[in-house]
Amino acid sequence: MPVLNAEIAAMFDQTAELLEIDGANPFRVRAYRRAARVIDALPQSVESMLAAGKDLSELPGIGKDLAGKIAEIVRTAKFPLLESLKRKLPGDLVEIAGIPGLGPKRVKLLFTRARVRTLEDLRRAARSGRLRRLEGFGPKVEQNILAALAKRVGTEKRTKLSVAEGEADAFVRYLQAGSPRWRVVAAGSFRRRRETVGDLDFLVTASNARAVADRFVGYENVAEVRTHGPERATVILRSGLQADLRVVHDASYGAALLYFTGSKPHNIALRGVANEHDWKLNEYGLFAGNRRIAGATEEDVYRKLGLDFVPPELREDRGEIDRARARRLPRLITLADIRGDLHTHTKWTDGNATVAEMAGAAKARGYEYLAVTDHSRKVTVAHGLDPRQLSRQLDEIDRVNDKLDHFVVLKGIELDILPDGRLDLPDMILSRLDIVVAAVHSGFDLPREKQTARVIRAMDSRRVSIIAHPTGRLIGERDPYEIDIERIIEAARERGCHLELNAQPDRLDLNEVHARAAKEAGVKLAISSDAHSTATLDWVRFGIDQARRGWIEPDDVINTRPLAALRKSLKR
DNA sequence: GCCGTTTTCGGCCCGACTGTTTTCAGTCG
Repeated sequence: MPVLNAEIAAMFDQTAELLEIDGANPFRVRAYRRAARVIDALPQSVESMLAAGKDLSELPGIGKDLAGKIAEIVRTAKFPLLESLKRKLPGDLVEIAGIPGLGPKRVKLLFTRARVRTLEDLRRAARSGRLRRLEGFGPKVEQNILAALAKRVGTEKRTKLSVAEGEADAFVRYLQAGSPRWRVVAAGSFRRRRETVGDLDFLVTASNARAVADRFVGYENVAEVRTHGPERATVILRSGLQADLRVVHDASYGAALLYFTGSKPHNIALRGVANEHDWKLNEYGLFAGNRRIAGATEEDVYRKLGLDFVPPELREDRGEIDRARARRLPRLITLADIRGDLHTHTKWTDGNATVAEMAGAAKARGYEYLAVTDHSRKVTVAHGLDPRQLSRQLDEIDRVNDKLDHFVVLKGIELDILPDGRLDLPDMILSRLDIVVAAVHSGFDLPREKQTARVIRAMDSRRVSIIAHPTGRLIGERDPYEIDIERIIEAARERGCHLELNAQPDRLDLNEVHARAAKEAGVKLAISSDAHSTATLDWVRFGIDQARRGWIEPDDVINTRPLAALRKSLKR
């Protein structure tokens, strides 16, 4: 079994946690965390990089030592440092450190002075009232621990962006109603448009900070107030989502927005740039000594630091700072660049609108074309079409097109890829289509090698234009199936096949890292809604968010092209 | 443990809030 990047990243993260509890040099801890992050965001597996003779120490944050350790992990699937740390600090200490209010210092104390190893040990110790006598502990901390254990909080639970959006918009409206003079914005990973968010972060500018904080904790959907200061507060909403507030003055708006949008690694890197100039960057501004030299807008801060403005979606410390310095940031795709949708369903299978209705809605969005791609026969739960039914649908599409000006409905299918890689419909009918979107809908548990070969075999057919949702994941519900996405990208490049970035907020597949890998390999993407109704054509905007996070530019995407050019790129 | 247009040694982001203290450490974002 190959060692996956995510596994190495997890080992390094765990090592960082345990080193921290052990009291190691905090910068050594940070080095492991940074390396974990870098490896996790890599567009290629370290295994194949090593096989290609690449020097891993050229990666940012990875030096000679870590490069050697990674090579050893790939070779042996073992990491001796982590194993010895686990022997020294056994049990659930990493989980315990995840409990709010418990950090490395207190966990170490729990371990050495209260002999706490497992969550159960901790529960017993807290119940017995022993913990409050530990140095730095008290009745309040003890009580918080028991409450957290009872609710099992501390286990990371992330919320899909589409769900968080409803909560965030409502909260912003509520806060804004406090005063028209306040400037209210949702920042954090929500503003960076991550596919999931861990919490919501709100920034408000106001002259009277306390009034904002008081209004914040008074929101009707607040279930619990965690902290409540004059310019900062944290609450838990009834949905379980955590919400954080920061309040600053107008002069600090840009610096505070930067700070509160993150990501944390991006901010740390920015502060490092400030340090190079002997300046200091914090949430109140950029300072030379006591003098604020920027801070009212994000643009001011970036400019002063000698950087181009970095769009929030790129702020992950994945190379954007260097590119901003060199004035070579990508010109990211926007929703306005999209000229049509290449994956949609109608009443013919499991959609709930007619071909004409879908076409009308797409045209109303300003699109030039829409591909109708209903399911093929193998997908029986969706009433997939057989050749005869598909043929009748094509006739209907002709009739709809006859009535449309300056808009074309493309004839397509979401063609099922059978477990052995054959296609679900014969070439005879496929030859009558403008576009074939091929997808896996069953046999998710095939071994990696077979699954990869299956999809590549499907791409061997020149009829196949696009591979839909290439990893099959459903965010938070179903893991991607085992597939070697690197080889899929390579095979797509060789064959002139395209890959989908499915924009359903539950899918977002390809994800941002794979999308960037495809771009770098020269494989074009289709950003498609997979809409089953006219309203969900709107989902394409979540695909745009994900694409932007993957550094995708308009030229990387086939459905930014006018119809004639699109048709050309669909020919293989 | 990483890194370098002053550096291969000596730095490594910065501030608010809480609960514990009696001036501050720990935690968090």
